[in-house]
Amino acid sequence: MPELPEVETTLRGLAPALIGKTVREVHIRQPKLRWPVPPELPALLNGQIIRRLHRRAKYLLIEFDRGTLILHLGMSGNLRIVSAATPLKKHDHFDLLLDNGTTMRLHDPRRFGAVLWHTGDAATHPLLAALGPEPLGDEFDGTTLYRATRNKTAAIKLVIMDQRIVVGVGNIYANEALFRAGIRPQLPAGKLSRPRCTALAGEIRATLTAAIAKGGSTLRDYVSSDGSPGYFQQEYWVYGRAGEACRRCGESVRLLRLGQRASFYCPHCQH
DNA sequence: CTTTGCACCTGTTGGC
DNA sequence: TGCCAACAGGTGCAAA
Repeated sequence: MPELPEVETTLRGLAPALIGKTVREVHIRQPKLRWPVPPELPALLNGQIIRRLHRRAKYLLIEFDRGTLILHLGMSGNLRIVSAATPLKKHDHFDLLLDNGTTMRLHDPRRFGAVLWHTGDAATHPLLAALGPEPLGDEFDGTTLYRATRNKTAAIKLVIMDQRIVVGVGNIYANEALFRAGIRPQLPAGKLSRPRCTALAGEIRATLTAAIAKGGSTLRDYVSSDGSPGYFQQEYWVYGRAGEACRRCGESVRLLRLGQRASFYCPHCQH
């Protein structure tokens, strides 16, 4: 479920509920996530104060004095703040109990998510060290994208989803940004002109920013005992609309498969 | 080194 | 209604 905007929304929802709180208990109900949840987490975290929260790509980083808890929501995960009395649901794998009686609860049916620990600077963790620039940061722009795509024959959609080129662009927003930039997903990356790279980098940024803004508007419901934590349904230009009329020109939206992922485009609006 | 496809899971959907 | 295959928004890693 979570693409970068959902992770960012989760971060913003969690931060005020977590920062400054002391961990009272840690419950690992299902240690078999993408990687084993470190069994020493309770000993490491009990009594520790949550200092700061960060996001790097789609990783959520919860910083303590002695290290960083690294969380990933995978394909189906979510994190919610619930009261201590909230009954457990199936796939509630991990709880962080706080000193004010609330709990941060990880729910992840498919278990592609992760709960890891790293001592010291989180940026040095093997999973984070090789990541490319943040799409919303200053280091990603048309020039970056232009340089990164030279001599690449791979489809542009695969390239913008490559975490070494730019992080956090998942399947939905890759499709949407390419539509908005007027670029077909299967176009060999190396064939993109510099102006088209500039346009695409801008649309990646704009698409993600707009989705975060949408998510932010539902944040007031974030800390609740039931219901979905502010996941937002928005209208897509092409994603999931194979065979339907293009919202811009009416042409039938096409579906193709790139790197085993469904890819959508309008043959009239994208070239 | 780069590029490709698999693997990890459960839940939902659509065709027969 | 039941059954089964296909697919799902992520992404690291082994294999080529």
